[in-house]
Amino acid sequence: MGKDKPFESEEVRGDSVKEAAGTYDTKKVEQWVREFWKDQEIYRRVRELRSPGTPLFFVDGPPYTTGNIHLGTAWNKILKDSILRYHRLKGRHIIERAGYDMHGLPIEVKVEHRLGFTSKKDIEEYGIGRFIEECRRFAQANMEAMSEQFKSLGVWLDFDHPYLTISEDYIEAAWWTLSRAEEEGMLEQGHRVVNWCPRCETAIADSEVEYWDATDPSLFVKFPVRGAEGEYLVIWTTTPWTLPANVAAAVHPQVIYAKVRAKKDGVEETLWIADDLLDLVLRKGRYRDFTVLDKRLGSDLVGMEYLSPLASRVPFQASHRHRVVGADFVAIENTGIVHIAPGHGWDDYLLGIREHLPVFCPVDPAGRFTDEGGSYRGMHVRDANTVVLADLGDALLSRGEVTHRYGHCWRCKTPIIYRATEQWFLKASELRDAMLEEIKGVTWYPEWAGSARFHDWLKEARDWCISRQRYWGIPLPIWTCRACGAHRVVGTIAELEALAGTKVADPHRPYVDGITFPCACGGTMRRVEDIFDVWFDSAVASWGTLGFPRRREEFDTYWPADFITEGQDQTRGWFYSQLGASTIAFHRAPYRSVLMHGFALDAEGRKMSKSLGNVVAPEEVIRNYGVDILRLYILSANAPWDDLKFNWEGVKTVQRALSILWNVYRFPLPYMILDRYTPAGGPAGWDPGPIRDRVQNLAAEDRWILSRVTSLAREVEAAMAGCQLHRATRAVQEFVLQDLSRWYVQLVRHRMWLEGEAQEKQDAYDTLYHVLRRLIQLLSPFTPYLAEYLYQNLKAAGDPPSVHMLDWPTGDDRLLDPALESAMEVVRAFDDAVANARQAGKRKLRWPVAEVVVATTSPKVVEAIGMLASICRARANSRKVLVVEGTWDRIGRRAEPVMKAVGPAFGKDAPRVRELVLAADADRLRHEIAKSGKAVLEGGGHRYEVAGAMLTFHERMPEGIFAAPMPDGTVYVDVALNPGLEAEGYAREVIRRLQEMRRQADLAVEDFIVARVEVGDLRVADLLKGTWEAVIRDEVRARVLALAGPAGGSPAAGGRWMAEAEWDVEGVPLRTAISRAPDR
RNA sequence: GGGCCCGUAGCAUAGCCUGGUGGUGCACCCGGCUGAUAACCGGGAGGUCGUGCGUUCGAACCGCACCGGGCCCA
Repeated sequence: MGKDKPFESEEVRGDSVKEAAGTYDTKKVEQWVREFWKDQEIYRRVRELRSPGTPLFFVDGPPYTTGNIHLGTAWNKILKDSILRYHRLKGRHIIERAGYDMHGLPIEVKVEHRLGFTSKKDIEEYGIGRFIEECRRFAQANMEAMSEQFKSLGVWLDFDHPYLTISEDYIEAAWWTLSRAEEEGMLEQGHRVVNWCPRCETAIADSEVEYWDATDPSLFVKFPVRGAEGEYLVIWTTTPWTLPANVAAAVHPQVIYAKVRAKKDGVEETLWIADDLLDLVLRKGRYRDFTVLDKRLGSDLVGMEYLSPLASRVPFQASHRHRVVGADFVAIENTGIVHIAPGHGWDDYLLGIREHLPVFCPVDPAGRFTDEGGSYRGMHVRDANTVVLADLGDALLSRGEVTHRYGHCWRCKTPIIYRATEQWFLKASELRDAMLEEIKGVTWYPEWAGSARFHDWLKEARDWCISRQRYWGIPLPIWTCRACGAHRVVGTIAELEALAGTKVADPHRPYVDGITFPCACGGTMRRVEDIFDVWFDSAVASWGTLGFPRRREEFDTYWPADFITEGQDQTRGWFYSQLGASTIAFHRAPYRSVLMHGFALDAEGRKMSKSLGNVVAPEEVIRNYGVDILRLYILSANAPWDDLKFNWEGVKTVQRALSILWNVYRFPLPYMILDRYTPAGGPAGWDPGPIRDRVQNLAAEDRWILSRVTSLAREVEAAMAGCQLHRATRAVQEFVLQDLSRWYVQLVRHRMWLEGEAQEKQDAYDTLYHVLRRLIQLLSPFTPYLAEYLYQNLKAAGDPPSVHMLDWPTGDDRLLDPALESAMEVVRAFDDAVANARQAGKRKLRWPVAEVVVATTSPKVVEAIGMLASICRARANSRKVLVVEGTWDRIGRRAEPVMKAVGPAFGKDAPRVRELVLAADADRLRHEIAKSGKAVLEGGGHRYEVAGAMLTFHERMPEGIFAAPMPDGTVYVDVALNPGLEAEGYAREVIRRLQEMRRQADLAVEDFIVARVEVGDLRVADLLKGTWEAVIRDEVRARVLALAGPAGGSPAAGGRWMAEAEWDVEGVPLRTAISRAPDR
C-alpha cells in the first residue's frame, strides 16, 4: 500500500486484502474516508438503500446559529448520529433533516453590537429592512460554518436540505399553528406584567431570564398612616424605583403584627411591624428602646389607609388612596409588610386585579419614567434608585445592601424589570392537564426525565407570552382593526395574499408590516408590530421540517416524531415548547420517545465557561486525537443522561483501545496476503454461511470467539434498545481488549505461522475474518471512519461499497455457545493463576514445566479444564495439566498453634502443646476438629484437647511447587527442571534471540538465514544438539545452523555476518550471528 | 427557597431498583512476553463508597438531614 494513499483506486474494489500501516493514524484514516464518502456519494447511496425500510421520523433539535459548536453541541450531534446509524444498520429509513434556529434576539444583539448600536432607535434609523438583512446574512454564514463542523464530526444528517426557521414554508408552519391556536380559543391578548429588558426594549420569556447574584439596595421604608400623626407601616424593598408606582401594602392575614412605640434621637414614633421581626427591624433602625402598644392579626389591619412618602414628587401618589390589603404570599421576612406595585410585579399584578387596585406603570419600554412619573420623568429606573432614596428623607428607616439572585436578560445581561404591558399569550395553563395526559404515552430515556422532571415542570405551566417587540423573527400573523377592535390571524401566505390582493415577497419584517386589508366593519386591518418569541419557532419543528402545512403527505405518513434527543436544559425549552404547540394544534404529543442527555462539564465537574478558562473545544480533541476517538470517548465515558466530566485521560484510554484494535486488525494481514486468503462467498460478497455450517469442526478457541462476538452483538442490541450507548460502546471496547487482543490473538498466533496449507490456519483466518467483519459493523455507528477504513480493506468482491450499507447480522445464532463461553472464563482464570504461580516460582513462561495441577471442588472447573485441556497446556507451557477434586496429595499440611488462644488455655504447658501441634499429623487434627470440634494431642505422658480456634492450617509446599488461587480452586505449578525441560527452555531462549536479530536486521518474514550459535556451557550445548537444534533451525528459517560449544569453531559463512550479538541466558553466555541466506 | 440528577482509590467508572465479604479501566510499582513489537500479557499496592443520623442481625445500596456539583424553576 502506498505511503500517502491507503488504497489505490482499484484497491477500493476489495479484491484482496492489503497490509496495513504500523500505527493507527486517525488523521490519515479520517481524511481518506471523508474523500471516499464524497467520491462515492456514500451518504446518498446509504439513504437510497434504506429508503424502502420502515420509516423512523427523527427531528433534529435545531441548534441556535451562534457560529461555533462547543463540546456539548458536539456530544448532542454525536449521540444523534450514533443512534441513527445504528437504526440504519437495522434497515430503518430515517427522516433526518438537520435543522437550524436562526431568528431571535441573540442574533439581533450580535448584529447590533457589530453595527455599534445601543438601542432600538438606532435600528429604526438604520432601517429595519437593512437590519434584518444583516441578521439574515449573519445567521446564514453561521449556519454554513456549523454544518461544516458537524459534518467533520462524521454526523450524517441531511445538511444539504436543512430546515431553516427563516424559510418561507417554515414561517408558514408557525403562522398556521397560531391560527390553530386562535381557532381553539387558546390565543389571548392581555395586559400582563412581563419580564422586560429595558435595553432590548422587549418582553422576554421566563426561559430567557438568567438568574445570578446581584447587589441591590435594601431599604426599610416608613409609610405614614393616614390620620395618625407619627404612626407608620414599615415596608421593605430592594427596588426603590418601584415606589413611585406603589398603590398598596400587603400583610399576611394570619400573621400577628405589633404596634410599637420606639425612640430614636429623642423622637418617638409608632411603628407597625410583624411581631416576630420586631427586634430585627428596630435594631436596623437603631432604635434604643421600645414598648409594644398593641398586637393585631394581619386581617385586622386590612383597609387601613396610608400616605405615600413620595406624594410631593408623583402626582398619582398624592391623589391615590393607599390601603392595606391581605395576601397569602407575604412571608415573615424583613418587616412582614410588602410594598405592592401592580405595574411592576407578577404577584402584585394578580393581587391588584383581585383587589381592584389601579395598575400604575409610569415606566416606558426603554426603562425611563413617563410623564406620569412626575419629578422622575425621563429618568432611567437605574438612575432613579438613588434619587428616590434621597427623596424619601425621614421616611427611610434604614438603608443597606443585599446580595440576592436577580433576573437578567439572557442576551445582553441587563437586569430585567417587570412591566405591565399589552402582550399576546397562549393559554398554556389551560393546556396543563392535556399536556400531562399526552406525555404519559411518551417513552423517556431515562424514565425519570419524563415521570419526574418534565412532569414537575408541566405542573407549573403558565401562560406563554409569545409576542416580542423586536425585528428579526417570525412576524406575528395577527392583523387588527383600529376601528372596531377586531383581529384576524392569518394562517398562510396564500391567505394573506388573497386578503390583501398583493404578492408577499418576504414574510419577514418590514415587508409584511405594510400589508393591510379591509375589515368587515369597513375599517383597515393592520398587522400587530410584534414578532414571535423565538422559542415558538422551534416549537413547530416536527411539522415545519416536513413542510407542513404546504405539503400534507409526509406529515400524514411520518408525524409524530419517533425519536428526539436533547440536553436536560430543553426540558423547559424544546421538549416543552413543542408539546405546547402540538397540543394546541393537534391535541397530541409531537414525539413518541425522548432521550434527555446531560451537559458537558470540565474535569472538576464545573460548567465550561470562557470566564473560567476551562472550555474544551471539540476541534481541540479532534486535532490531538481524531474524530472517532472523540466520539467513542464521549459515548463511553458515562451514561447519556449523566453530565459528562471531560477528562483527557479518558480520551487517551480510548485512543489506546482503538490502537489495539488497529493492531489486532493488522496482525493477520501479512499471513493472509502470503497465503492469498479469500473469504468465503460469491458474487453477492462475503458469506458467513460456510463457517456457521462447520463451526462444530473448529478449534475450541475459534468456536469461543465466534460465540463471543455473537453475544457481543446481542449485548449491543440490548443496550441500544435502552439508549444506553455507554454500555454498548464499553462492551465493544471490552471485547476488543479482553477477548480479542488479550486472549484470542494470543491463542492463535502460532497457527498463523504454520507453513503451507494447514487447515488449522485456514480456520483461524476464517474465524478472525468473521470476527473482524462483525466487529467493525458493531463499531460503525460509533466510529464510522475507522470502521469504514477497515472494511475497505477487508471486504470481499461483491460486498457493498461501504460498511454502512451492511445489514445488521441476523443468522449468527448457531455460533452461540454459552457453555463454552463460561468454560473459557474458567480457563482464563486458570491462566492468570498459572502466571501468578510461575512468577512466585521465578520460572519464566518460555520455560516449560513438567506439571500443572488444579485442585478444585467445583464441577464447573473440572469440566472446563477438561474440555479445554490443550489450551490450558499451551497457555501454561506445561507437559501435563491435571485436575484433582478436593486436595492434591502431593501437598502436605502443617498445623500451627494460635498462641493467643493456646496460652490462656494451657498456661505453662503451652510451649509443650505448641511443640505437639507442630509435630502432629495436620490431616488428623483437621479431621478430628471437623468431627468433634476438638483434637487430642498426647505426649510426655500428658493429654491435651485443643479446640479449632487454637489451630491454623497451612499448606506445605514440596520443593519446586508454587501455588496461586483461582476462583473455586488452587493452581499448583511444578517448576522443577529436568534435562528435557531444560533443553527446550534453552532452545526457546536461542530461538527468541535469533528472532530478535532477524527483526533488528529488518528481514522479511519469509526470508531464510544462515546462523551460528556459540553456547558458553558445554552441558547446555550438548542438550541442544540433535532434536532441538533442528527445531531451532526450522523456527528461525535457517538454511544452515552451526551450533558450537564453548571451544568455538569455525565460522559457518566465512566470518562475515549481517549481525552478531552476545547474550546472557540464565547465566550461560551465548554468542549468535546471522546472515540472510543467498537466494537459491 | 423548590424540582430533578450526580458525588465510590490520584483520575474515570460498575454495583444502588431486588441490603449479605466493593468490581473494572487508566495512571503508579514489580515481573513476563517478543514474527501485533513506538505493540502485547501477568502481578502488586492503593477505598472514611460526600458527611451525619436512622431502619436492620447486617447498609455503597433503604429512609431522613446536611455538604458539594450540575440542569431547571422561584
